[in-house]
Amino acid sequence: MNPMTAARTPFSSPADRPQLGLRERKKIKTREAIRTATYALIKEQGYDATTIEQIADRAEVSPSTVFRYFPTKEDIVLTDEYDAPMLEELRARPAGEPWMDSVRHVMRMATNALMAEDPEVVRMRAHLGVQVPAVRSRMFESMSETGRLLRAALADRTGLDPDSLEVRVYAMSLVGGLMEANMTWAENGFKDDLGALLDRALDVMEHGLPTRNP
Amino acid sequence: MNPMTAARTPFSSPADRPQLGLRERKKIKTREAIRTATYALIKEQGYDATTIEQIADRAEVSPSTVFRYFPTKEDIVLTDEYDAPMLEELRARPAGEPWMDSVRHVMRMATNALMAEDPEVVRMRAHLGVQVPAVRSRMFESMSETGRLLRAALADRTGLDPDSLEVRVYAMSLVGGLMEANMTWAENGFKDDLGALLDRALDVMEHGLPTRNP
DNA sequence: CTAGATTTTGAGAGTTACTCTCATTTCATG
DNA sequence: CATGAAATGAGAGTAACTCTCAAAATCTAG
Repeated sequence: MNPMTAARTPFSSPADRPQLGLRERKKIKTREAIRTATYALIKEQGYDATTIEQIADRAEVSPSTVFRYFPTKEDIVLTDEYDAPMLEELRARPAGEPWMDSVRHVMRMATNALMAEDPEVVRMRAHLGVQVPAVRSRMFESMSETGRLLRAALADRTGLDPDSLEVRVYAMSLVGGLMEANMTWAENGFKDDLGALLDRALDVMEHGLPTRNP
Repeated sequence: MNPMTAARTPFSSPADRPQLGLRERKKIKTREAIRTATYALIKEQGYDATTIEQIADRAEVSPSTVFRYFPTKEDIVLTDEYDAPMLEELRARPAGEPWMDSVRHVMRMATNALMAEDPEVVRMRAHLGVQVPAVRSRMFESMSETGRLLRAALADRTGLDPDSLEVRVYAMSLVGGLMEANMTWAENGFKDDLGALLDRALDVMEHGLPTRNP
């Protein structure tokens, strides 16, 4: 019914998992049910008006179970398991390729995959990030985690220390910029192409502001 | 139980405050009392173990009053109103000065002022930002606000649209990088000079990573 | 200085996200 | 089918907020 399923692994993995036990399958179902219920309720009533109890009711589980699956309410909405595959993809890029080009390529792949899979959820998340402080906070938090992962990949490429200030700052300002592009997209009513925005964002971080003199 | 007498003659204070009414002065005192109590309790017990009730008790106000002065527990700790003066300072820089130099100058001034005034609080905040997710979230949030303010100043200088993607991304990646420098400082036990770290952070954002090829 | 208007405070009840514990149910396995 | 392990549900508990209303403190006129 509601095509809002977001629990799958982002970058198309083999669909047929051989005999997952009944238990495992049920867990996946429950997880999806909770998330689907949450999206639906938020769409109907907004984020704040939606309580865990309502979510539990609609997903036909107990509130306890909701908390067992998701540590916080925001996590039900966000839970980005995109980081790992993206990093993998990044590492798989040819070693000679300029760093920014690699990032660009991976970002493009990721957004294409996400938008193809479930554009509505992508939009809803960005929208909630703009409107709900708690969700935005959670996004910042995971942005910071992404930055941490990025450092390792970045250090591999450059030979620099992943914990050095330079690498840390670079990684963080990169993800920060990308997140801002995402927020801009949402704030402007999703009228632009997300991929193009991210591209422009990367341009800024690579070359500075358009009219700026070096 | 009011040991304060003399609602009159506020002229006796050293820096001559143009007569703030008793009401206003009390409010400032209350605000400070709450914050002082909070810092002390956190130092003694840690952030999570410190409840609003304890804070209220020690500050000798009611819990209601605490919430009246600070919307959230994290705000008691953070309350950064450095943004406005910093922006003012930034705007006051000569128009011809390269943008990055202006930022550098203002950052240096701000950190010097803060560290001179109360280094322990500066350190404690950074430390809490590293350790307590809720505080870190709040820091990200205010970082994002700073970014928003920065956009205006930036747009003034460059003639670009403050709401354009480019300006937004640039401002955000700038504050993101600076925040990461701050976190690095805290994570490394404050052993480095904060001003120097911020300087290096700005170098990265200006010139890219040290060994990177353009 | 006093009286009345205004602002600030405290007390208390209510909501909600989240935690912990324990008994019960559901699945896995020999 | 029996036994152990895992998942669930029920319920009590905590703490950060929110709202309301009456009491207290401060301000302002007269």
